[in-house]
Amino acid sequence: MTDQAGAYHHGDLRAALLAEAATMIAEAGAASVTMREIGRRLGVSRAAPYRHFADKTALLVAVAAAGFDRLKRRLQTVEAGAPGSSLERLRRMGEEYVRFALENPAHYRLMYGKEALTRQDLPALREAANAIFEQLVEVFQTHQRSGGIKRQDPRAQAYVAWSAVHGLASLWIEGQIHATDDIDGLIRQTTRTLLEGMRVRRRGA
Amino acid sequence: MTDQAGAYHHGDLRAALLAEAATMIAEAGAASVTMREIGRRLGVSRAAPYRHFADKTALLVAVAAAGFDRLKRRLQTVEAGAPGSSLERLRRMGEEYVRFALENPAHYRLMYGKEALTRQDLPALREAANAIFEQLVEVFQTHQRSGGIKRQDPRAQAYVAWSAVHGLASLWIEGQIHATDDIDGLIRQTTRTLLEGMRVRRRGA
DNA sequence: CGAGTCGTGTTGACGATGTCAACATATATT
DNA sequence: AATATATGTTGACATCGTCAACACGACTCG
Repeated sequence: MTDQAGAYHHGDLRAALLAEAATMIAEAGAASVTMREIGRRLGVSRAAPYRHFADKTALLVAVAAAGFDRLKRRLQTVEAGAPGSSLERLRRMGEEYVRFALENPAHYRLMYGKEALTRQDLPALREAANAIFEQLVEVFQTHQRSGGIKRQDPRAQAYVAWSAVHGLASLWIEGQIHATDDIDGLIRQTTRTLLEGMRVRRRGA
Repeated sequence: MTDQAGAYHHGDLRAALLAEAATMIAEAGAASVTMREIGRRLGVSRAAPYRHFADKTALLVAVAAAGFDRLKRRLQTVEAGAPGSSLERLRRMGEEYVRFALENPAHYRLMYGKEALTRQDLPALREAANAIFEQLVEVFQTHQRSGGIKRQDPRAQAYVAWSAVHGLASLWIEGQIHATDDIDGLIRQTTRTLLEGMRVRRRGA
């Protein structure tokens, strides 16, 4: 074995495969990732990747999982360090989620589009996505206690919020939201409407 | 030309292709649709479909467009004929949207997953989706006038609502919402939170 | 230091797929 | 009846994912 995991002939081909696949996805979508082409680009043969990933799906799943990790860290940063009130920070988490998706459309699509990944060992992916969800649940629990948010099942609240931001990101990525529209304003209005619908009120219906 | 469009050797192969493709999608997902397999099932050769559709993408686009038509009619039915107050009808439209998606998961995924359909002449699809959107915009305009809904840009409101229901459907279809959860309750809570966030209020912040 | 073992990469091959060109035939048109 | 057009078929090609067989480098153990 090697101390630096996987550095034989090529020099950490596994990492190179992950990086190159991510590049190809960003450039031309997940459908453009081909075992043969990725080999060509890295100067190895077509079968070389099979020494590091069981099949193409496994490679794509690993790339997608890395995307979830990046997204998770990004949300944590907002939660921890952004300025503004507590509820405002929650709202900004939603904004940041959508921004991540808009900045990495093809990667985001891969993360959620199980169609591209023929059903297989996707528990790893589901778990990666779930980690983000659990984090969101905790945030809602916190805000229920601090009084800004209605005391409902926080898991349900988290699903509702997740749905809204994921849906907005998804529709935009698929080109369903016309470019003439103000996407930043739309992100803002989405997160605001959500919060408005979940906030505790003193009076009125 | 024929009076009954396309009824030569086979007897309306075009319609048969659309129907069989839809069946295959429901059975095993869009990835299972193959020009050769669909030919086998219909008893024609592998190249026969090319007389009716330019390529595989064109066939899938047509199937997806048919899905949008079905969805649109279903929503119109709710809007026109459901019982309950005006705002309650709006909420039920959202519920019905999600239900359609849950009943036809693979088809719904095809309708929005442009990844499966290599970028090409998808204006037809976008337009089909847009027809539903425009319908939704009108509903919001109506409810703004009748007083239940905040007077904001109705297009933005429609996008927010669409995002929420599409996101919920999408997450469920991709298996991100745990089966132990009460999906019907979640649909309800999603539509309620949305409406709550958009409704006009007399007092309170 | 030498032999063997295992990790890593290569080439050859197979079946499946989308699609085109060339050909065949049925239907419509005149 | 003759011709044109719509429809369907077969052959072929490039590409793809993947496996088996082989080759080589690096580490281990004597």
